[in-house]
Amino acid sequence: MTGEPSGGDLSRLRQLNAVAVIKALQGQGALTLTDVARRTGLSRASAEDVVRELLHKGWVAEAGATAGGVGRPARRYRFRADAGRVLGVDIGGHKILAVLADLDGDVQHSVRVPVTPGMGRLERLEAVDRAVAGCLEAAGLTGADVWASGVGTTGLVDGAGRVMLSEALPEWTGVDLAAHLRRIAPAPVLVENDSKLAALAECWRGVARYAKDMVFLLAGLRTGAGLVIDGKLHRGFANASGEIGALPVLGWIRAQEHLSAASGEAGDVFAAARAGERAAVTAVRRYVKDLALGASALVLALDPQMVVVGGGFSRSADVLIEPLRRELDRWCIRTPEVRMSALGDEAVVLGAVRLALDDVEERVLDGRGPLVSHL
Amino acid sequence: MTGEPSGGDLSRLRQLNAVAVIKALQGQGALTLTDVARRTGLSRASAEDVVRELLHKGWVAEAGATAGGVGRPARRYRFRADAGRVLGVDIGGHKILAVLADLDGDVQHSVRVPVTPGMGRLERLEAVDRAVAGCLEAAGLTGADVWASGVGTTGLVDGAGRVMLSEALPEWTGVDLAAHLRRIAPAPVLVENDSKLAALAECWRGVARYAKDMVFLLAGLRTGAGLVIDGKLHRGFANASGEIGALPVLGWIRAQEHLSAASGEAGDVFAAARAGERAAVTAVRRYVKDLALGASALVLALDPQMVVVGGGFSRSADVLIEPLRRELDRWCIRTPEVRMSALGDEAVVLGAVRLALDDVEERVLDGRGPLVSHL
DNA sequence: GATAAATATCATGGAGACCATCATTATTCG
DNA sequence: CGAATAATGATGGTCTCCATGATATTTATC
Repeated sequence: MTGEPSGGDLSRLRQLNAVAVIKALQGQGALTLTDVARRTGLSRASAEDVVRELLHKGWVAEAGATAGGVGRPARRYRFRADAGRVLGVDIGGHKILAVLADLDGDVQHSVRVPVTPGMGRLERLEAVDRAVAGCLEAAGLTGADVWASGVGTTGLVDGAGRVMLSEALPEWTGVDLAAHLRRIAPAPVLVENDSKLAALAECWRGVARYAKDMVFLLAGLRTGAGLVIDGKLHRGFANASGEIGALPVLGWIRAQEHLSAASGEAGDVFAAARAGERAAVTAVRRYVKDLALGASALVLALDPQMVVVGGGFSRSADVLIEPLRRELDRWCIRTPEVRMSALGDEAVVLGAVRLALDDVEERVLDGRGPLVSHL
Repeated sequence: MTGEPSGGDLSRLRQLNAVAVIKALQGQGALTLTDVARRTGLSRASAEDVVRELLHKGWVAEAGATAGGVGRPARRYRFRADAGRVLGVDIGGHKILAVLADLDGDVQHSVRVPVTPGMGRLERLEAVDRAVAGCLEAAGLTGADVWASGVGTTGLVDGAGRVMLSEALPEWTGVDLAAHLRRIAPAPVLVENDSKLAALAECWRGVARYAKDMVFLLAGLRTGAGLVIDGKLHRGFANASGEIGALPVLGWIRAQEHLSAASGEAGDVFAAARAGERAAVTAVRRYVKDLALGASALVLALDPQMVVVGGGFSRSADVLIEPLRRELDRWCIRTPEVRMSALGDEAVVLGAVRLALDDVEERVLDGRGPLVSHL
């Protein structure tokens, strides 16, 4: 039932405690040894021991001592987020966004390359190369300095990092993104669907930070969903979770049609609706009804704590959120909190970073991984 | 993101290894120390140490030595499944089923008390009492010997073990089942929705034994669902997952109506259909169409490895399964394996047992719990 | 039946990791 | 400058695991 708890060696215990110390330091700025001990539950002596080892291995650095208080000032230690770098890439219809982030997940450099939905495979891949190369160059690094890469793209992705099916982008089905990225940066490459990554990002740094179960709705020219269940991204058996749009009665297929029918330019039906224009108001109402139908199916299935709406249309929160909430209320047994994405345009790429960081952390925990740094 | 890995004490390491040894022994009959060492990854010396401790605490007993082979015959040890007992109860419309199981989850005694859907609260609870008392009596035990109880019932259940909403049973909303059961057996009581428990049971001892993501369909006079995600029962934020039936377009509300419309007695439309009777065949076809619609929503949302069909109608697998598979194929991107439940009538109560065992194991792992047995 | 081979158990010692405790050191406060 | 405060550093102890070798018990073979 539950995976093997394994147990094991003494050294495993040390590993566990080392990870606990790192997690305690991460994001907390700098801590004294006493702080570390309290947060990890270790004794002060052991905390010191672990920190010394991490210091030696390059995971931790000394920060300025405490000042002000009475008594001997304590040394402080911080996680060396700059010990390694991960790459995040969002490959969309209109833009390629590549970022280089440190081990805290803070973005150091980012390059955006505009593309068009009609672009072919080679052209698009070439744009990816440029974006990534731009990041590396700005940081004065090479591909070899990257510890892991995360990539987000539209369409279904298989476990090995190939695009299995993409309707939105031409010539995109069958691209082996993992292999392509590995040519630039030889570290492990994780490829994932963009809605799923946006969901991950919202749970990490967005409005769903404290939700364990969350449904992310991608509302834009495409409609999609990403699920976080029990704090983890839910992929499904063949990485095809959240594809509720395939069921016609749930409305996602026809949802956008209401909008494009209302105005030639799909662009600003929302603005028109906001201004009170009759046809636009109707179109938006119908769109929301259809969006809510599929969303209700997800909510009823999973009973999440929160629904987060992202994607291009999330800029029009004022005319979307309240009606959506009302529609959900109509169908759901318990309507979850409904929130607008806080990450906007960068949700996918942040999710890609998180994916890469997860991979790094897993390897650290295993004891393998690129620890034993260049010291 | 990931829950605290905590790390911790030396004694925690021993706990971990003790649990590993117990898991190795459980279900495996009897093992020699060398076997235990190999399975847990511990050294033989340590394995011996752990086993000695478990022996002393009453978790493990010596079994007959090996015979036949060359060399000194090894002692063999087995998990003492009889060291404790858990209770499982299924409270349904037509029957109350109570079982007493050992720590391996093997049922020792079971008592079935017929009830009617129309029965009031007190009468039903009284039937529960009789079923449970019957089990305990047959085993020559008292409520104090029970380490944990699991209870399954229709309707929504809150975290504290109260029924929050039940449409099928009269006067059932608001019953505090946990409190009621605790009066009989003072150990912890876990209460859960019956579809969810059936799902759990199928993943444990049913046809979904090796599936990590699974959707269970309860097909009977009521229609319901239970989800197992990543090997764990998915409850949702307010324990209301799987309630896809609330969405009218997904057909579960009207599904059974087709059947009851076809024959006065809802009972054997399936038999009639099997015999080729025109009206019945149509009714079943419509029923399956509606069932499949809601099921497709779940499958598309989660992309599970397997769909398991249980509930009263699962006896009519021959006229259900194939059409259901075809309908799913029509809507789903990737149609999962579709299987009929192997546990039938006892799925819910087995799930209840599993729930109780999970609780026991958790407490064992924590080191609290009723270990240090009566030795 | 005695001996060899095989295998399990038991005993000893060592290493790693954690903890408690106390002496030492560096500050601030009065 | 001394007292109070709080961190650091050092010592010794305990727990757990592991490797290794001595001892025990059985089967196979001569």
